[in-house]
Amino acid sequence: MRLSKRGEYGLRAMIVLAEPAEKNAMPVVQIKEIAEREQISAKFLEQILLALKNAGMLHSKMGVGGGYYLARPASEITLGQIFRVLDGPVAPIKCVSQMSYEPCGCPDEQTCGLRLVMGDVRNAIADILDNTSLADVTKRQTAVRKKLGIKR
Amino acid sequence: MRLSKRGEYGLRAMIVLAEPAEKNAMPVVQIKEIAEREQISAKFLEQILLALKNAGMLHSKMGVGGGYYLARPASEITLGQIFRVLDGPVAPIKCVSQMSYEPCGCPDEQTCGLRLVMGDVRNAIADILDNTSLADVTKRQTAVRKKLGIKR
DNA sequence: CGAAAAGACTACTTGTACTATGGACTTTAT
DNA sequence: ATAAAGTCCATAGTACAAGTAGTCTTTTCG
Repeated sequence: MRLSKRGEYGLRAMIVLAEPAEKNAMPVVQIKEIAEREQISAKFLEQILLALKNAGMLHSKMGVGGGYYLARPASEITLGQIFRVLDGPVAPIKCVSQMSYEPCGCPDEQTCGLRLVMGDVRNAIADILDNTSLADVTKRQTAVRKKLGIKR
Repeated sequence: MRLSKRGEYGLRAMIVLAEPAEKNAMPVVQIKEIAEREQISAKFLEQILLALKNAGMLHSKMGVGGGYYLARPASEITLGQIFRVLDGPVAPIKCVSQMSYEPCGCPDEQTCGLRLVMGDVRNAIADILDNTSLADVTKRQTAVRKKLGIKR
């Protein structure tokens, strides 16, 4: 039940990109900067950001002083959306996926015990991911920082 | 966020093995029977059951009339236990795993937004899997069957 | 006893997905 | 014009998943 590196790095990068928006800072951030801050290979990260861009969640600016920025306000981008672009369906098995259902091959889907439980799991995960926006994450981060007395 | 085939088949098989216990039937079931019922390669299933046996969740009987049976009552075996044997930690990223923690490499673990959210996800999943026993699953299955008016 | 049925164990194969890396090209600010 | 940035495409290496094969051991029963 693992999140891929691709998904992990993508989510991390999106969270970083959500921060300047909060501070009313210049929203454009370069790949290189994100890569350094999060310890990610810049080349690999590039592919990931590109995928997110093609999915319409990021915009970019080319040339000197260019970089990436969120296509919509941080409060309107959920972790679930990002996750699905990079890692595919949230559901542990295909037959309980809401967004991209496929039969799983069990003898009787209606009464399959595993399916019933995995349906619960998929709902639990989706509940969290689809109801947490990037803005929620940065808010939570700063709350923790304040509590610990860290400035930054 | 996918369950492996290994995990899927293993959970399916354990659910099958939990059924005769419920009906006070002879508890020993052969690989071949499970494989046919659930449409799984018998050879592959064999490996999986072996792993579960070595983990102490199954016992087996060799020779003619042999097969597998649960090592403990179905009410005392949780899906979480089975899952961990076959697919490893429940947590989406290592740094939020309770059972087998490892640092993930983010700059500051305490204030990492991704980590906070993934911690919630891991807890949601673990809550379900660790609080659902095989007996719970078979109970739920028969409840659905009754509701739908299926005998079997 | 010995043959057949069952599990135990080990090794190998095959495919595919993850995790990158490299290089050529395009756009833009100065 | 040049350098800094993103874009796009190809490919390599690795690891792991999923499945196959074969041999050995134990047990029952005729």
